[in-house]
Amino acid sequence: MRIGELAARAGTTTRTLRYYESRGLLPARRNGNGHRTYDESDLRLLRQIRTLQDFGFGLEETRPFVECLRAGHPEGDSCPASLQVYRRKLGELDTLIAELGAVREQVGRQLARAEAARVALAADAAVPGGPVPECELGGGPR
Amino acid sequence: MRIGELAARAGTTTRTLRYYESRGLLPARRNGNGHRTYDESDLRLLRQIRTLQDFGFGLEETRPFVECLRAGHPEGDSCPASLQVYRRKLGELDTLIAELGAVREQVGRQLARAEAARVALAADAAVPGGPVPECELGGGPR
DNA sequence: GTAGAGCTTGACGCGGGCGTCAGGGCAAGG
DNA sequence: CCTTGCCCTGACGCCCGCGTCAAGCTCTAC
Repeated sequence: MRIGELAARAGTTTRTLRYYESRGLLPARRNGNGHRTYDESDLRLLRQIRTLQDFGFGLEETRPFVECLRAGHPEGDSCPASLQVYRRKLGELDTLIAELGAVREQVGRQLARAEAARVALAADAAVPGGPVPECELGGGPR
Repeated sequence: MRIGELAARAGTTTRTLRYYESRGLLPARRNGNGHRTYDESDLRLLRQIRTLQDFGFGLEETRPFVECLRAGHPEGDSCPASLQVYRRKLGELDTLIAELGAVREQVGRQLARAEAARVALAADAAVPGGPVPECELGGGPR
């Protein structure tokens, strides 16, 4: 099959396939015209790459999986190098999720604090003297 | 104070300050030499920007906070526009964390499955006939 | 005078994964 | 013959927050 068909069947683009080839991930045979030719096994490799990409793996991180499949193994993760990538990724994910959780908490606290301050200001304005000049920057107090 | 001192006091670089100025975020006065001149209030703005950057806010997202401070408010998040940014960011963080958690779970399952398969293969190899040829790709089974 | 530190603007590089345009080829169908 | 559709290579663009180099100016100290 030619590049357009493979791209369509994998839900990607010809540009992407040429890019993968340029990175040495998915080399292609050529027919007489110089056109790239692919077969079903290439589709499998490509699907493996795409799945991992969807998981947020970098292209280089998919390489062990691809090479594992190309070596004849039934799954891309049948090889130790692939498992290593899994483990590394798990660690990165855990770290990242923890960091994002901490940031989320911080931002949540800031928001709560700032909202409380605004309420306090409003109460001040309602009680003692004149209303405090409100911030005019975008949005308004709703 | 001049750009180098401000950068040092904020723990950043002169390049970064010039970049912020080019984005209109932190404009600077000039003295006779054409050198940029800053004061303490600029340091406050800069610290606000840096704090938000460390939280993963984009530069544009820090703008409401900076303008809020410049408008004379005591905190960068004293204005509704800033609160909106907080809320939006919280939503983005929640979404992202949830997505990453889902990916983490997927990857974890894949890893468990692949490891189980390898163990099964090893057991097969130990029992019936000859050992199955091991995958030679990097790392080894540890 | 001269060396050095610090300042100026301008412009390119980077990382990742492509999108998109430019310019051209080849085969089939009307 | 000409169009249509698919293919080819090469190269620039994008996003973002700067790093880094180039070439030149100013001010201070010795």
